[in-house]
Amino acid sequence: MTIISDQINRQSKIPYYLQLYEILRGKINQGIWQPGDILPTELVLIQTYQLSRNTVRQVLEMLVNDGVIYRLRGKGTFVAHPSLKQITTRITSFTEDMHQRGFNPRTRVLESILMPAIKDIADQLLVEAGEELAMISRLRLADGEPMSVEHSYLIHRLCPSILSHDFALKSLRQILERNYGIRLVRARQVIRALDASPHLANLLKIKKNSALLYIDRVSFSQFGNPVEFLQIYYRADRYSLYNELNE
Amino acid sequence: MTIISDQINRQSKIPYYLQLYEILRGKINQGIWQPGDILPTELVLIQTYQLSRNTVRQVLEMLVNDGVIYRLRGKGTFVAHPSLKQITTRITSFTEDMHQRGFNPRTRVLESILMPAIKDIADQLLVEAGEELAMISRLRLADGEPMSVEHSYLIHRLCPSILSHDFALKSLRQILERNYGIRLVRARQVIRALDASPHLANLLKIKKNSALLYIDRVSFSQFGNPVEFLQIYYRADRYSLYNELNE
DNA sequence: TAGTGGTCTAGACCACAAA
DNA sequence: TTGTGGTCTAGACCACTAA
Repeated sequence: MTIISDQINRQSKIPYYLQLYEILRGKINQGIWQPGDILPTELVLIQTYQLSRNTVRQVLEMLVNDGVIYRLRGKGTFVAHPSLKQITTRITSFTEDMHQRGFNPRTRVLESILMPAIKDIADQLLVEAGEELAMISRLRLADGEPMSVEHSYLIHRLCPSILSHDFALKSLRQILERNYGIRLVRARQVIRALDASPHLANLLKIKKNSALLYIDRVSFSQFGNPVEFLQIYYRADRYSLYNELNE
Repeated sequence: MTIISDQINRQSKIPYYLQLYEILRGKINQGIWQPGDILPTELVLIQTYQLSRNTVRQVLEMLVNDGVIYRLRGKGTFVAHPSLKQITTRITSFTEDMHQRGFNPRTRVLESILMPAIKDIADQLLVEAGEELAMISRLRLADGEPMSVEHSYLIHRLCPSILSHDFALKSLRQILERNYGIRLVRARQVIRALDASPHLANLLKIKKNSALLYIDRVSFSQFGNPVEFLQIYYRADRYSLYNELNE
């Protein structure tokens, strides 16, 4: 648990607005302020933290841009509800994703083995071909029906003996964070369409050669290094991505 | 061609900062300021448009958030180069998209007709079923090979006699902006995988039933109302989407 | 009418880059 | 040293909401 002082440190070299941002953001992240809750008014924030209105407004503006609060003239400032818009730009677990989509998620582990990295995957993870990888293959179910097949490739050196965990119960992200101190904070992904191989079609209970939505993703830790290469094969009839565009 | 005055209208009800935003954004969109070009300094903008520093800074801050400019302390403010990261969150024309991907784009118009809206499309465009739509079907080529098929449905009432234009030469967005004063500033899209119908497979020169990446998109004008419903069928072997995720 | 957020101004001091 | 953008303040007036 990160402890953040609840006042502005006037000695610090960190600008006031960043300090206030961390304070307010912390209260929202930690759930002290829940979605729908009303925030203190500008005037109260000004008095509480002894800052000018412009500085307070600068911070609130940042939080609006983050999408974590919204403001209504004459009414007040409120904690936003996590929105659909974030779906394709935030790293979400399968479980969270399915809950947002109104499905009941379940996982069956198909395989979990150690293997040497083939060149393609080694390149994505910035390691030498042949480096030892932990590979976990999972069938993902939504409301009992197959939704996707996932292949995870982890650099085993960074998370030794990770295969001893039960991936049907705990999410890979949780295990990495709690047992190895690795947080996946950034990722790059590519989205394609693919024809299902007979093997995948069989697992997903669809006709072979029918279309799949395919995503491959490289995830990076808080230290900036690649940790996981993930391939996801989604049933095209059950899964789609939504996003919003701007000028 | 939309004419934007190059000064602030003090009589207008539109806030000064939005007027200045439109002015600066216009110069960048129209290519008057090119990527890498240096913008006028804050002081010059203050004098040119007779605004306070805070107001000018508010606008520059918006443009930074849009990713269209970047600022370096002590050096100046510059027009940003379009980045890969923006690909899936910015509305781009086919032409621009292909240039970014290193292809030479071409377009063949397959069909352009007036038709009544069927219910599905009417719902997306927030009009009554039966409302007259202009439908334009185009085959998109990249380096001479088929890349995608696009079906555009426009609310004809908003852009009467639009079908008299040549869509192989000018982009739909340009025509809407220059001839009807409609700018597409926001869009919602859904990304799926689909099996190619025999007709689409034939147009795209692929085997029937092979996978397509499919996008449907509703675009909104600067007034907030839906204008276009677009369906794009991409060849899966030639097209993929890239994006970045955060915690 | 009182309280909220939205827009706008004038001015100050600071940190960084380049000459 | 000059000019750039970064941070911060104090105060003004306006528009919208709710009582």
